[in-house]
Amino acid sequence: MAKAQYDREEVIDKSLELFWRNGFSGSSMQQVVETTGLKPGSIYYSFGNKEALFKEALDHYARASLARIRTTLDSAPSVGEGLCLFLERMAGEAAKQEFRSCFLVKTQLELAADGGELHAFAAAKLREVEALFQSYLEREYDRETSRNRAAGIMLHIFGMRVYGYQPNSVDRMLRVLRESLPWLPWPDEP
Amino acid sequence: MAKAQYDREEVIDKSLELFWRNGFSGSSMQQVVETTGLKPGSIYYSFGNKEALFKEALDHYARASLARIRTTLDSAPSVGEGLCLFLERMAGEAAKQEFRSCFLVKTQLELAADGGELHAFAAAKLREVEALFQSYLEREYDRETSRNRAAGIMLHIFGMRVYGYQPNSVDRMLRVLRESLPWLPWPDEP
DNA sequence: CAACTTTTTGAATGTTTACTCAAAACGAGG
DNA sequence: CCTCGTTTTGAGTAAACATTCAAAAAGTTG
Repeated sequence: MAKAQYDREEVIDKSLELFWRNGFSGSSMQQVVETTGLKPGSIYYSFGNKEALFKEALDHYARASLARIRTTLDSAPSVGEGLCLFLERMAGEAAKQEFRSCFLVKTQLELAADGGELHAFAAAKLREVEALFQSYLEREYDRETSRNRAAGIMLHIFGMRVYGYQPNSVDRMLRVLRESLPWLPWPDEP
Repeated sequence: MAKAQYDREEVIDKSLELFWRNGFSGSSMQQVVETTGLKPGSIYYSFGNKEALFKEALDHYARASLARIRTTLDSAPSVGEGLCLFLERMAGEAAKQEFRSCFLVKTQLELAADGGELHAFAAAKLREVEALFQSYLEREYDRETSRNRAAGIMLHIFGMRVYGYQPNSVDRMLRVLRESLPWLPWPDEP
């Protein structure tokens, strides 16, 4: 077989699903073998080791997240309205049963102690997300204001990613968003 | 030996340190044996198993957290000023090198997938913390306002617990706090 | 279709995992 | 000081862990 028989993207997707759910230490390569259907040898042949596969999953996730932010903000009538939509949607998702927080945030917290490469990678990706928010905000505000407000958005995203596990959290989160980010053009309440 | 030879509190403290740093899956009972100095048999004799020991560590941590909140808010001239002090102190800690986030938050995120007893326990403790904030706020605001503002505080705590890993985050976090929680009596900036 | 390189296979590697248990050591009560 | 329930010991267990490898299989190329 001179060409791979499986779809590399699909394997990463399935691994991402597993790692996202159970974390790095909580996932075993045996589980990767089971969920991807590949044999151990194949996985190690094409990905190297557990850490490298995890990193590819992280990268995949980060790319998708950045793309989603861009899509939402680009298709909104204004940056502010796009951000409102994005945050409201996130609050709704965070309360769902199968909600799994953010893969980058989970990795950041899980691997903070060893300070290894994966932790640094996740931190860098989170910084990319923040920079993306800042660049959109700079269309409407000066650099310093944009920087601070991007930080505020990140902090609220982190907060919602954790707070979402509490029951009946959606309404409360939406209220907090309106009160804590008053500079955003929130739609009138029904 | 009719009475235990070691200090139970001390063993839990050392286990807490380990679990806090590395998480549940990331910590091994071998490491517990090494850091506590107890033999495997002794640990299992007095704590049952890994999960039970972890739960005791969680409980220990939660108790200390609640006590710290009470101490800070009771000794402040007003609830609002106490909260400002508490949040500012947390922002400062979150940026320190050896910062390890919040043990309850880490556990909440790590064990969300299996939805087991430990996850429920951590969630319940976080709810206790929120209820404590709410009860203090009710001294100055009505019940509904207090409930929402307590949620806002929790969300900001969660956010800071994650955002703290970014470099140079203290100043930015302090600014976000002032802008996002404008109802608190922040001291004038120098 | 043969020669060659890439990919797959799956059993086997040695290590680490959580946890157990029978026997020994011990302190306290009579 | 002897007896009895409690605690400690640490070697030992079986399962799970990440990873490897020589051999087989399969696509590509001339």
